[in-house]
Amino acid sequence: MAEVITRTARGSRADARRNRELILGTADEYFAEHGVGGSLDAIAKRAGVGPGTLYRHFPTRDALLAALLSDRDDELVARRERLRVESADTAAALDGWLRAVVDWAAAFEGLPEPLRAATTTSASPLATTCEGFVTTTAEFLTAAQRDGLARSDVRARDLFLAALATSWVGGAALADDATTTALSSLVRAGWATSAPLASRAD
Amino acid sequence: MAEVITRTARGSRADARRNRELILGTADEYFAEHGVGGSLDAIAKRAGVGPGTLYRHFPTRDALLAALLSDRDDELVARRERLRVESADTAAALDGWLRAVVDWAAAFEGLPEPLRAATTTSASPLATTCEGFVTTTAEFLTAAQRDGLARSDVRARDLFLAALATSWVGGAALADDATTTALSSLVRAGWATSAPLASRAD
Amino acid sequence: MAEVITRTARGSRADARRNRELILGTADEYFAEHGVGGSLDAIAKRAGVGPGTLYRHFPTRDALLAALLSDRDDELVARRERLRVESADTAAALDGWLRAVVDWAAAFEGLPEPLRAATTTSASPLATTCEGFVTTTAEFLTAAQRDGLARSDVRARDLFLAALATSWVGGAALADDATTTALSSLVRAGWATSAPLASRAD
Amino acid sequence: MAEVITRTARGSRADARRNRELILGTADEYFAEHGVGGSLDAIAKRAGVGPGTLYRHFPTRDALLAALLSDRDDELVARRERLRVESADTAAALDGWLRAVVDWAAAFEGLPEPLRAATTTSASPLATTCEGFVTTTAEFLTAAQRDGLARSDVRARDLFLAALATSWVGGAALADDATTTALSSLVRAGWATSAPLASRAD
DNA sequence: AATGAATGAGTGTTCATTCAT
DNA sequence: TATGAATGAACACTCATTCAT
Repeated sequence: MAEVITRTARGSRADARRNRELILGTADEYFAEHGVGGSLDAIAKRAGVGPGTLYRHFPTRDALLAALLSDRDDELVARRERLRVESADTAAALDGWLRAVVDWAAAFEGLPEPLRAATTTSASPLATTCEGFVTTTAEFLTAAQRDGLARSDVRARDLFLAALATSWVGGAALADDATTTALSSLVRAGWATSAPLASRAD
Repeated sequence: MAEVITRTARGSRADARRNRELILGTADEYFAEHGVGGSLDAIAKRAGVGPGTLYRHFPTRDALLAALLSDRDDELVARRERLRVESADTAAALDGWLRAVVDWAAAFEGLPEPLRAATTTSASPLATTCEGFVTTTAEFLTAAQRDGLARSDVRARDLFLAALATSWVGGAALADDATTTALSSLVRAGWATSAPLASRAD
Repeated sequence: MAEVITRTARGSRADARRNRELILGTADEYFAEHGVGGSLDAIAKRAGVGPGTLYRHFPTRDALLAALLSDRDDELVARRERLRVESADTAAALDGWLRAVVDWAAAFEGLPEPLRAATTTSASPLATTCEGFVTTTAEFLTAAQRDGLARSDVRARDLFLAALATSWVGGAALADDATTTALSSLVRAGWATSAPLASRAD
Repeated sequence: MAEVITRTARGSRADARRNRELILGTADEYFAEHGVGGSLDAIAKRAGVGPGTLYRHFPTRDALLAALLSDRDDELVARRERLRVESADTAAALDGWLRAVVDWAAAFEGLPEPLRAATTTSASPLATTCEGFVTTTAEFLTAAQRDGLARSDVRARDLFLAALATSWVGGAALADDATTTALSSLVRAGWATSAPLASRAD
């Protein structure tokens, strides 16, 4: 009989995990279609679960968002590693990383907004996510600064926010790629020293 | 008799104008408290007019916002003129102008968002407002470029959007002035050439 | 000076009449597009007059409707006369008249409703209009009854209402002409005696 | 254990069903007072539920109406059965049925209108209701036609619409029973053949 | 006589969140 | 642990009607 209970418990847990994944998958789809402001009820309905279930797994919209983004972390970690080994220099690496952040924050329409809020006020599940990004940015930035390729008075947090802001400017219609690119370049020109140009001339 | 007619005409309009000003004042207050997403009905109620009256004057949230901002235009025009005559050089003028835009867009929480949308899609009363700003930015930028103080591949529209984005990063709590300042400096470093430093040395 | 005043007065009256016609023409157009439930404000706006002006001329939607219909009376009177002289017999005349009423009530979407209300409750400017129609119907009916072509227990008012109801069934989409025709025939079979069939056999 | 589950299931549903019945009862009352155009919000308020609850159960005014009418279906089915066995002949049965439809459609002021719309355009929960009625009408009509008591060129759909129209003529004030009766008789005379008169003479 | 600004109750609908089952 | 019914405040927007000018 204990076995039965255990089996049931295990079953329940599997069910819960299955539901979690189900919700996550549906939310990914739904947010991609309707932006991060989409109705949570609608997500629950599409996933075939009750709103209460969604709420139990993700008590907050931000919590759901954070879980969603953490699933995409793998890609970003891979990209980070690639940048580390493949970049021509540490400036190129930092630049590549910031552009990756811009793309990442453009995953869903309206995503930059909660990310900014989390970075600023830090009372959200997304704060942890953002912190990780700032840390990585700091690593790239420090390396570039050590090589004299980045100005020393630039802070990692500001660069992260600049990337977020660049993504925000793109807005819903990412059609205007030119603007996004232009801003990314502007930001790069903002943190880079003139030194590398000289060294490139060599 | 002409006077009578005038008086009558003025009278009729005075009533409407009084209401218009009343609504505008209330909206200013309300948006300052609740951000640009605040309830229009609530504004009407607080102003002591029916929702229809508000709607008659400002058929759209954006229309109300545009009217609100146009009231502030005067300050900005004044600032522009001051920058033209008082700035050390055209680079300082452009920098000052962009910082003015950043402040201006921070008037209400959430204001950067509709401004960005208007800049991008141009089907809103705010679009005109934004266009005016882009034009002024272009004037400052062109002057700086002529003096070799700004990179030639930078566009006015992107600088305006960068200012908007800087304001957006500040978010509701403008408490974090440091971040805003840092981003403004980053943007300046982004468009400025190194030349001026050299020329300054002259 | 008296002359001036008179001229002014005359001018005013001409203005008023012109406005009346203007409103009437616009309302005809607008009701044709949006049905009789269309916005009176919209009509005033399209006519280029204030809502107060419309209201002064036509204090009620029904008053406007009645004026509109009275303009169409001429057509109907003409049709009535034609029916009187051209019909094969008094039964054909009555039938023709009722079908004319059906068409007339289909002038605007939703028109049958206020007509029915006016016929029933008689406290509307449309009541007079309807009474005229009932009277004409009575004339045709009496003639047909005298010739033994219409059942004697049928009342003119009921025939008028039946015509209205037939028009109502057609509703907005008069596409379903078949239904309207079928109902008209049903009604005819309802009031006609079998006698005419016999006489036709001759 | 099955009992427990059942009880739970029933319990959960009982709550919803109780509300459903509550809303239905209130709507019945309210529509009887104010006609089918009455405010849905007001119904929710009077029922003591939130507007969302009403909306959950009945997403459309027509859906609510359909549910309301389906509750009355039972009476009508009973009446149909009685007509089948008790009528003197198939003509009397058809006549009785059509009068029953007239009464049924007079349940609320303004009800004939959505019914007609549903019959014509068929994109509403009421369409199903109407279809059922047309089908029953067809059964009675076919029987009468087989007995030579109804004209063969009459269609069931038109008879149903004629009944609706008769009900519509009655309008809000069912006071004018005479008119309703007169129209019902007119319609009957419209579809009935003269044959029965002959057979009656036997 | 005309204007048009003002009114304000009223509409259907949405949705994050709670909680009884 | 899951369900999904219930909540109810909130939203933008309309329009017949009045009335000061």
